[in-house]
Amino acid sequence: MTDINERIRDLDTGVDRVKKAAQKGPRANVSTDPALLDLAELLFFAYRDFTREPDKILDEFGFGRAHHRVLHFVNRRPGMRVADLLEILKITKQSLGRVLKQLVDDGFIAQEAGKSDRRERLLHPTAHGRELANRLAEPQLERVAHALNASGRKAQSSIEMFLYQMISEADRSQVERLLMSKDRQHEKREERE
Amino acid sequence: MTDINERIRDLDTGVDRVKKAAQKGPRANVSTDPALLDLAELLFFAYRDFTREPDKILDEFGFGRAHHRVLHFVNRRPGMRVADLLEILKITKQSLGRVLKQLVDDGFIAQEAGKSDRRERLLHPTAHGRELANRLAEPQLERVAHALNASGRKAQSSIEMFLYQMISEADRSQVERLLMSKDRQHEKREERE
DNA sequence: AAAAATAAGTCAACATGACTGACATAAATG
DNA sequence: CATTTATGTCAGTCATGTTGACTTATTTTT
Repeated sequence: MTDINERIRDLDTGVDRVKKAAQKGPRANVSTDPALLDLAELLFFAYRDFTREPDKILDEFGFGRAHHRVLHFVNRRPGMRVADLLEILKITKQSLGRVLKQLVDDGFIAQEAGKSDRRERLLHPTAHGRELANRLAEPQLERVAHALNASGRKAQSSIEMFLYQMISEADRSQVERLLMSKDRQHEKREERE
Repeated sequence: MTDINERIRDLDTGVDRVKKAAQKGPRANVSTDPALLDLAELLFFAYRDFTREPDKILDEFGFGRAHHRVLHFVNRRPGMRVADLLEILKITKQSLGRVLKQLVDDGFIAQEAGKSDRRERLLHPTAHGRELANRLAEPQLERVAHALNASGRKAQSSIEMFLYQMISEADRSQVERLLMSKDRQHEKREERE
């Protein structure tokens, strides 16, 4: 299992590769390469199916995909603020408020005032929340594991790089921080439980 | 530029790789590998941003993401039937009907009765339709091209494989056929225009 | 200490795109 | 002629996104 920091450091090397490629002269017109459109379609299909099993489970609870996203990130990064979630999901306070309220009311997420800044509501998954988050993650992880096996584990870093570079440049560093921060949480978790 | 059939043939080798990996004994529990969750999150972020620029363009026309999907597939595979679209998008006739009607009314898609079966409405993009489809595709292709450059072109087939294997098994052959069929259309296009 | 900024929650109103279930029409097929 | 199929449509519902304005509690700035 590769270390997270190692993997994240690798993501940066992609930038150099892009610069090098750009120096090779004017890039071929993107609309002439049919492989690009194939990839775009594959991404659509991959994502379409990626959300299917969780959606079915969510139905049992009267939840939707929006609840999944909120619960996932709160579970992954306990202690997250509401503002952080808004940044990640890129939705409005209104939209988030609705689903968050339901998750809190139904006992999947607990709020607690920040210690240094008591205006903040730090979000934590409850035991039920963790359980549901894991159940929702399972089919998705199976799917990713399968696809990873099929593409050869050697390709894993390239795939991470590809997906990482698909993120808008302005948001990449935020995601990078997110990937690192949840790992720090992971280490801390042993103490808390 | 790799031949499409060669690339699709490659997709099948992934199956063998999965079988081989399975023989190595009981697979490690997927929930213990943090890299899998990272990939799942990266996929979320990649898709989140993948749809942003097109969404903005669609706004100008009073269209939404659903219109994009319909127009994209009709443009990619002219002559497609309504039933094909339903299969691909996995939505109901009702949902499709609404957006399709708008695209037809606004002159982006034309319908024509099938020759062998006149119940079928074969869907074609109009000149305006092709223009809009290309405009919507452009930022997405740029994004994919960028990400591909960053991950190294050598990794391209692994990335295609990964995304392909993320598709539910039952739908893979359908997608494979789709990827091939639009290419046949591509060859024919020269004659028609 | 007063004023301004910030974090969060809430109100009302609205749009989009999903869903269900039933039904209509035209054409093909047995 | 009866049935099946491909498509379109009606009516109603729900989930999730939007905007803009406003409140409350708390922190920060002046």
